[in-house]
Amino acid sequence: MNLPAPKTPTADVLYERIETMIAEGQVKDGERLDEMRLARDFGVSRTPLREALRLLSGTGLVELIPNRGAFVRQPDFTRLVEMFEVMAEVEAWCARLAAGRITKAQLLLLRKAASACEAALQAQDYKRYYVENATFHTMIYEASGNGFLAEEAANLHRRLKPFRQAQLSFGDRLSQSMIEHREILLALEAGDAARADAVMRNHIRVQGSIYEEYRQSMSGEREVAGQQAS
Amino acid sequence: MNLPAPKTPTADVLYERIETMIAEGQVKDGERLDEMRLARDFGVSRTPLREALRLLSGTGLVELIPNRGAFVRQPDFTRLVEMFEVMAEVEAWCARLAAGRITKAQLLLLRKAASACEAALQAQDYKRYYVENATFHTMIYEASGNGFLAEEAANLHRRLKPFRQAQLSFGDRLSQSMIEHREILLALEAGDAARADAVMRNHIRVQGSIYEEYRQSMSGEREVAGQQAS
DNA sequence: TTTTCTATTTTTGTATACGATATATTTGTA
DNA sequence: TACAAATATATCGTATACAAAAATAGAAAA
Repeated sequence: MNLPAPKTPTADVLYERIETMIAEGQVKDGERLDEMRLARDFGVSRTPLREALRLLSGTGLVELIPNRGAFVRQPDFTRLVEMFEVMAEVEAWCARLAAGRITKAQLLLLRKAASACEAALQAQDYKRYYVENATFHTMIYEASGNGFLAEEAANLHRRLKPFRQAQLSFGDRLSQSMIEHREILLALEAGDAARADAVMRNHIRVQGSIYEEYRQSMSGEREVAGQQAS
Repeated sequence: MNLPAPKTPTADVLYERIETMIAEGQVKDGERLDEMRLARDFGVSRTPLREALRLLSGTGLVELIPNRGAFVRQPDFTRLVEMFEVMAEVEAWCARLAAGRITKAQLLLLRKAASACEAALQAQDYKRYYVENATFHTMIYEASGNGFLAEEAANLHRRLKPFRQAQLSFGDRLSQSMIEHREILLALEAGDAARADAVMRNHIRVQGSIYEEYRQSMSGEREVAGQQAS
């Protein structure tokens, strides 16, 4: 391949590492992220670390208080459900739009992506599955015909990644996921906007509830406050 | 007031200034933003400037290419329409949810905000109008009962700000806007989700088309390519 | 004249250093 | 003993400095 040297910027690497730390609960909610300490641990200087923290503040995972520092904003159950609810609505909208606008060529590629997902699943290659699944969804975002929406949807998808990964190895959710992919594909081929919307909405929503199950299953170690939503 | 020293971080100030530069077309699409040159012009060092550029890359206004620099991503007409279309959908969803969940107390505050908008308009204080209008909309986001959605909506609102401001002094769009605010308020009071959705959707959509008019009116100086969306 | 390789220059990425601000501790007084 | 003020310490924000990568220009060869 023509990958002489990917050269991922340090700040981006740090972004993902800290994101994972927060998602996995290695740092508690409200905890202050010590710049110097983290810089030492990661073996980098404060400069790229600060850039990563600023990036994280953009996605709401940390709060940056001027002259005070960076504080972890660990999403509680309520917030996680809210996040997946938004993702479900956005994906459903994309699917609805795509049903009326998707091209033959895009449909062909989408079918390929769906097959690739199934292949990865049969090979039990979860890492590859995740990539292929992302491709499948991204294609639907793009088929919506609204480039800005597609970007935002992809962004949201990326931000939810750490919270979605936790459920990958959970039950046979994945085989069910495959069936849903096929259903979405059929709805888009038929140009059935309402059906595409409904199936996609359910497809995403379930991810949220599964996550909740998962979290509850691994002992209620860290009790989460659960601020009122309404 | 208790503003001893707001102490806004330099990076955030730079973010807004560059955002404005892009919105006002002071920098052309695809143009490279020279770090050292900008740092000199703004009278700051490269460090906070780089943080601002990273922030801008998060909102899609600039593209950061590793070891190459920051390049302006000037939204074309198509993209602007797409952005307002997404905003309309999001706001409409908020309104729809709010219709079923808004509390008496929130309704009271919303009425106040609407009145404050009208007062600012009558005083021809457009700056104040903008603030009050933002308050009105933010309250509806929060009334949706989904905190994450509210944050995302507020974020989007903020990102669209530079492109919305251009139309402030345009025609008597504002008095029409007031009427729509009242209609939204009525729909929420009545708990009429469908109506709240429809009115809000139109309320935002119009902003997008007005913008387009505005841009077209000020001579087609900078011809915009208009990449195909679908 | 065109092409390719190399050397120079420019610019990005990262580290370090210094000044400013907030927090913690200590001391003095009521 | 409790509370307030002042000092001390730690951390953040910004500037500067250095190293690595890419763009550019020039020279040599086809």
